[in-house]
Amino acid sequence: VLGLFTLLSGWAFRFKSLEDGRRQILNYLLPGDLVGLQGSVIGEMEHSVESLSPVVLCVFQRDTLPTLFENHPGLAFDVTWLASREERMLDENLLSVGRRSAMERAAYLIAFLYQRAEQVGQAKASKGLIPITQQHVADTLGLSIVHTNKTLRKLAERQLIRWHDRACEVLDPEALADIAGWGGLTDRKRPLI
Amino acid sequence: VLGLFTLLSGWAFRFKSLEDGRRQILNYLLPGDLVGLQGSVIGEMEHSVESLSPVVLCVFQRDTLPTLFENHPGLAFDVTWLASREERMLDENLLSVGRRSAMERAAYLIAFLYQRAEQVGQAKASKGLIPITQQHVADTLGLSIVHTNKTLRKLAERQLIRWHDRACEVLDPEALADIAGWGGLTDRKRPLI
DNA sequence: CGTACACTTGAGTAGGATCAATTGAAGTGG
DNA sequence: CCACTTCAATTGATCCTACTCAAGTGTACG
Repeated sequence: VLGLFTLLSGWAFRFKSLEDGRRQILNYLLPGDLVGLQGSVIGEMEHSVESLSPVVLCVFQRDTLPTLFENHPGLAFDVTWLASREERMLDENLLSVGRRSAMERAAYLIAFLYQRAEQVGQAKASKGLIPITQQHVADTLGLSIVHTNKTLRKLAERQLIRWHDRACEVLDPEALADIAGWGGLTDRKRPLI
Repeated sequence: VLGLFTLLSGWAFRFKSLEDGRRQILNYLLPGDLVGLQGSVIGEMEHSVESLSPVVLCVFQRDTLPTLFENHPGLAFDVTWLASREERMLDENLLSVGRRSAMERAAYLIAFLYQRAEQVGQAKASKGLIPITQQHVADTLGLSIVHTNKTLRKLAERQLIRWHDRACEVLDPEALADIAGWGGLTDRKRPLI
């Protein structure tokens, strides 16, 4: 059981695997996101976390959480706010994997990550590049690598993205969100922990 | 923006839909579960809720939440605990939809709902029946109704379930969990709100 | 009775999986 | 500096899981 962190800079993701190795990426973590809340609240972590780029963390004390709720109700509320926001992102992701076509899913994922990176100002830091491999995309969308590659290729042919080594350059985020039939992120304000 | 509830009895579910009507069920709500946390924390509900059976709710006051965090840190912690547990269930669901086969998914869903019903003692109340239609199963698993029906039929032929009108009788929960390669629910203790 | 809705079942199709092989960039060790 | 491995991306061919279309059964209800 690891502790509770805040991600200060860099990219990471949460995932779960089946016995035979099939992997599902659950969500991505960007600066400002909380990591390991489950572990701290439930006492057991049922997923794994991996980073996509060099990462800086802010580590909370092990037993901080109950204390935090006692002494800093405002902060405790913010923690819950962040957890709630993460759940909404999971919701949208589940909708995507369950009901969108391969093309829609890919477009949604990239548009989504682009908007998130933009929100946290990471866009400049990474020059508009999303630091993931096609294997990550496949494991996020619930598709095979081969089909993922063919789908991304089509997006590239339409000049919506350009694929680099281990990174995706987003050329037309609006068109992508459009393909996915996705309204975009809503929240502007958020607590800074 | 609806308020915050606790489900006292009955079954319900959360879902999201795409413009053209494609629907994805996100998770199921059983007695003891919190409904509408997103709405209360974020101020905006991005999903819908529907009930599967007559339901009894315990309604919280509209602006209770910040107050709750101020004055009842223990309860606030429990709310966060419940939210965190819901997220773990979403995680497993996403793994299912993304990476399990139709048969595995169906087996997982039924074994999961059975265990949850058992945990809250709902099992007796509904006589071991899960009150859902095959359409619900399809929308949970991200499959078509036709294929869902054929898959459930196979489970029935194997004597693992029996399908009734708008309800599923679970005959062999262990075998189902086994097919899905699922370890089962872990938590025994939980806060009662 | 007629309509509506849940569940079934068969036939044909298609989106995505699997298999197999190639290219290219990036290390790594001799 | 150059063979050698490794891993990401790519592409073609074939297969199969799950989708769509289309009917039909059974039960509940007005």
